[in-house]
Amino acid sequence: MARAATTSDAFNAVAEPRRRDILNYLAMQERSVSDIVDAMEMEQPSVSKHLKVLKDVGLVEVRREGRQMLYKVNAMAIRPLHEWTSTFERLWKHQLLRIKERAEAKNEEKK
Amino acid sequence: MARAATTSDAFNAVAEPRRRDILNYLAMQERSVSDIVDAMEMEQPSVSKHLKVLKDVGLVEVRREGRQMLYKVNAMAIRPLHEWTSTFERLWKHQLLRIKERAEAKNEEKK
DNA sequence: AATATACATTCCTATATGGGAATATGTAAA
DNA sequence: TTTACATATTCCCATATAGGAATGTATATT
Repeated sequence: MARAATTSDAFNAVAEPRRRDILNYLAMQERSVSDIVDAMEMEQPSVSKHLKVLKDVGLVEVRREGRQMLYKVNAMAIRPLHEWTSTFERLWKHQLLRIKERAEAKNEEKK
Repeated sequence: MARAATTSDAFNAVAEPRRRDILNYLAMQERSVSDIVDAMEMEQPSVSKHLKVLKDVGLVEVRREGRQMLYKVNAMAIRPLHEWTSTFERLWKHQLLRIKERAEAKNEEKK
């Protein structure tokens, strides 16, 4: 079997750094494709293809305005990623605490 | 160009659902490969290969104990994902607020 | 030393890219 | 109705899987 499709879920879709760049850019406000092309410095077909992937997994929404297509983020679709990573938050906080404790113990030694 | 390697970063590594399953399992405690094989109901070579990807991006750490290799999560490596998703938190909270407001307005109508 | 156990690695293959180039589609302007 | 503009789609190809099968390697047991 090959790798799962980029359109299979949000996890696969955001694995591509350019798509995260696009989402970051759209986080500020709704934008046209050509705005994105200019900002990202990518070829227009590439941008359109990335936008298609993002749309397929529900990470962006589109509406037409004249000749332009205006894209915006659908933040709700990012929530599952946030929630999955949150389940590990307790672990890394604990890890950070231990690092801090060690640093303090080392400091105590010096005295 | 093809898709970026699964070992290029944590985003690509966790795109694969089986690897997230493994991380979820390891979140509870350090485990041997055969423990993982049993729990995940996957073939041992598959598990070993997924573990290699996770290790390459720093998502897990290993130590040997006799014949066994004990793997554990390195939660710190998940933080970048958490932080990236957090930048959209404001947006979905705003979205949820609007949904709530609409529901209340609709309720008001009924009266 | 021989054998068993626990993992890792290699080889194979179907599949899904992402980018570049070219082209198609849809809408507005002249 | 041409023409221009904005975006989407198609074709091509090098590349990287993920899983299955087979094999290699390290450590412990007998």
